[in-house]
Amino acid sequence: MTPFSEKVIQIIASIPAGKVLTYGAIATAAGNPRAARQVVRLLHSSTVKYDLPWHRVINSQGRIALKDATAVCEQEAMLAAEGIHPGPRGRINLKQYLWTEVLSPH
DNA sequence: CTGGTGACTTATC
DNA sequence: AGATAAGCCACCA
Repeated sequence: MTPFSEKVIQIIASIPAGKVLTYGAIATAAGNPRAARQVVRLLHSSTVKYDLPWHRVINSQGRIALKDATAVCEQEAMLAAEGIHPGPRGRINLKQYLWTEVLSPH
């Protein structure tokens, strides 16, 4: 377990319901702006072990990064259940839903 | 060790 | 807005 991993896990675990975070944002907050892919890997791994809100993590486009339409639909449903309503084509308004508390040190 | 791959990102066109 | 390309980094065969 590297410090980066712990931070990523901690950040993801602290995302409040109704908010989302992008892979890049998490990577940056964890100290590695280039580690978006590692965030993905960690998230995928840790989701199985821990109980992380993986559905609140999306890509920089404000879009669900999954490829399987079925899984995307499921994630959309989970987000909707938390008050996040994507646009007509599945686009999420980052300006409104992006969680900035952890990105901007208060 | 080498090469392929990915729930990514940014830059161009 | 959608498609392509290149960059980046850890993990696995």
